[in-house]
Amino acid sequence: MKLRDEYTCPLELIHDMIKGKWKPIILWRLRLGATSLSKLENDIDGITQKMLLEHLKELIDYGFVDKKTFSGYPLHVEYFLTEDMGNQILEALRIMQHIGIEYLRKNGMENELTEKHVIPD
Amino acid sequence: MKLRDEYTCPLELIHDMIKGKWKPIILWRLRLGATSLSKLENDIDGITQKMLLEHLKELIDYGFVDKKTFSGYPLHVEYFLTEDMGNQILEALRIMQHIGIEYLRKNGMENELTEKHVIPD
DNA sequence: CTGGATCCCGAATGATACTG
DNA sequence: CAGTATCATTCGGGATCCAG
Repeated sequence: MKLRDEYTCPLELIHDMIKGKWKPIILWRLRLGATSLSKLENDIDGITQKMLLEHLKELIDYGFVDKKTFSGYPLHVEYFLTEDMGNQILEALRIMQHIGIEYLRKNGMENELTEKHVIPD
Repeated sequence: MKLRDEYTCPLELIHDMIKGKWKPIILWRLRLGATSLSKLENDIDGITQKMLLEHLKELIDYGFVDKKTFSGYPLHVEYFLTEDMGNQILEALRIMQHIGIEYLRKNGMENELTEKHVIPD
């Protein structure tokens, strides 16, 4: 998931930073608070540890996510959204979530909606 | 750019609908008003007519964009954002644009910013 | 030993060039 | 413009390595 050398506008840059099969859902899950790699792996259906690590690494590089390593036993690492970029991008994702829910409603797919889709205030 | 059969949450669905190298910038350009294929091709740096058509077709299928054909001479077609989904997704893109501009500022790349990047009120 | 992180490689998908 | 070929990128499996 390399960034381009040149972008026509900043919007494209950010879009590239959060694109990929798993990035949006990782960020979305992270809105609920800091958590460990293994918890993320459990919460995000279908993802493998490897994909998770790859995408987390990029999100960290770009500044949306940060991690804290607790030394001791057992080894523990926590991933969380950054104050600035992390929380800002959440706003954009919230809008997308909203559009998505409306879209499913209009197309008679409300049944696809479960509790885990609901936007918390 | 196929959609998946299943999504964990609506957000992912929408993200998939606007992913692709050219879709964000097409929507972004369309915020300025309805326009023709050739004008879009001119305004969007580096895009080919083929890519433009392919991506516009998808955006129309999903409901972000619509087109109106004016019969008569010369034949004229206009593409524009839909009232509902088109304008809603713009809000998300505006946030990304905002984050992108800040990002470039912080990293001393203000020079990358030209007038065409500015967000109109 | 456990949880976290990286590497290699084939398969699938996207972007672009080329052609009629 | 549509169809196809080609090239680049991403996805995902599995082995492997590192650190407490």
